[in-house]
Amino acid sequence: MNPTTPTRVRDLLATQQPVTQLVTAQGWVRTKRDAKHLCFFEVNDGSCLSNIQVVFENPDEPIAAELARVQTGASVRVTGTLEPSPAKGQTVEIHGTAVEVIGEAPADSYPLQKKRHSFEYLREIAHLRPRTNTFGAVARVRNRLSFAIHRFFQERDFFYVHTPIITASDAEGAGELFRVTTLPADNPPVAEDGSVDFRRDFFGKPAFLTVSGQLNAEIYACALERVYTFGPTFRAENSNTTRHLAEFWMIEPEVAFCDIDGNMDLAEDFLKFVLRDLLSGCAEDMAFFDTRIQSGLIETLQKVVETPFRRITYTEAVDALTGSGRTFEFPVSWGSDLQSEHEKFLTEEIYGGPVIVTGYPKEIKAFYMKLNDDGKTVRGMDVLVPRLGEIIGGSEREADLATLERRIDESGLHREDYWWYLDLRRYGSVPHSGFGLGFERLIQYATGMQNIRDVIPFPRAVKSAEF
RNA sequence: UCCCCUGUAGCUCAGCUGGUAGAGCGGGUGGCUGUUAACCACCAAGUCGUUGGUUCGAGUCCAGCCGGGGGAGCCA
Repeated sequence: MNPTTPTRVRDLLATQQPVTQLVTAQGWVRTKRDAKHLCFFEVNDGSCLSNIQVVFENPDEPIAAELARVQTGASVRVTGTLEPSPAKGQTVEIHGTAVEVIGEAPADSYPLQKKRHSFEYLREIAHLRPRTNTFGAVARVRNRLSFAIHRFFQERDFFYVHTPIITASDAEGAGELFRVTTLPADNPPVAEDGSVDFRRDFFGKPAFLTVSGQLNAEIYACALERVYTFGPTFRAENSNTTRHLAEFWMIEPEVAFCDIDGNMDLAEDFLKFVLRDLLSGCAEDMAFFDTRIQSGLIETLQKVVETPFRRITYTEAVDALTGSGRTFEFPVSWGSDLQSEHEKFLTEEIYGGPVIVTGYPKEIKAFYMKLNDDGKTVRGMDVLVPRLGEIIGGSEREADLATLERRIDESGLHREDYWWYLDLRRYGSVPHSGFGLGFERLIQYATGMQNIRDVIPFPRAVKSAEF
């Protein structure tokens, strides 16, 4: 290691048999402990959870003066010899010969102290929270999962498709939309009937931020066979929960020549692949979540990776719930949607792990889901997990033109809004399936983090868009 | 949008049935030749979210507003 080129902390700590050599590290000071002739401080550079400990022994005057400026939060560059540590807590440490404070962090005003802070407080200082153990770990896990997702699909010959962020089709019914406009909010042009004249807006018609890339992904699936999207998604719902955001990231694979069973296989393989990759690739961070955030997390995920997911129909789910003897706040009956308490009971009490539910009544699911032969249920599927409930929602898509047209009518939608979507069934239609996975919910599940606002760097939610 | 909880030093909180504030941690100073949630001693620090009301007197009771958290619905 070249002393003039800083080495990342992760690599310093990974040094198995440290020879006495000169190294340079740089990062932010996490903690400092002083004695009369000794000074210990720990530096973290985000490359891993652990810090590198630095020791200065009997520093002479210019160094002692600089060490006085080394405080929690300061950025520093330190050079010294990398040596085995005589004390417990670390295998190697830097015996400092030079230290430079690059940027001070005055202790009387720096918001991060060397103690535990509540997540609520850290949310208010989102510009500094990645410098904490938890949020550093979340950031690394998020990165690892992102990469694993791409690797999973790329290794299976899926093509990454970029679906639009701005959409003019407001008609999908997947929730409230954010409007995109260049019209002046205080004095928009008005049409003859008194309504806002969107013909004079940027796109010549109303436009919104996307709530799903699915319909666009279907277009490319019906040409490239296997595609996926991975991008931001927006919902203007006034929902204030620990698992909803106004801006979140969604993964949406779409596969031609694939039925609902293939879809379930894909979803299960997908979750197992990325979780397995995470457990091996972020072992240190995952151990942290296991001990500090959710006890037993690793064991739970290990079991998920090794055990086949339970697959049941909606009808079987209803029977299991009604036959459980448990009384629910919302009564269970065939035809009504499963409530949170029902999903939790299924995953946590009855099956003790992920469950895939299929065959929902058509009335409670979207128009594009393929109608079963019974005429009553559709080939939708939800992957439910303990604690969070629905983590994946998907379906085999209706591939029959006449049936799809009828379902659009029944749903109170307009065929003309879906002319291009219907064309996919008009020309070379194929059975195809796909699903949507909320990325932040996956991170919640994988880390045990309770609040979705703590697994995205800059959360966007109702009345909340700071940073 | 609905329901519940909450807002007191930098942070986390205590403050009972109303009598103008306290702890731990953090910070400062001093001590300690190996610390690692460091330790020991001392010190500083709060117009008790905000507006109004009840009262001789309000952190404590009441109302509105603002902020934070949890649950439900919607969903990913």
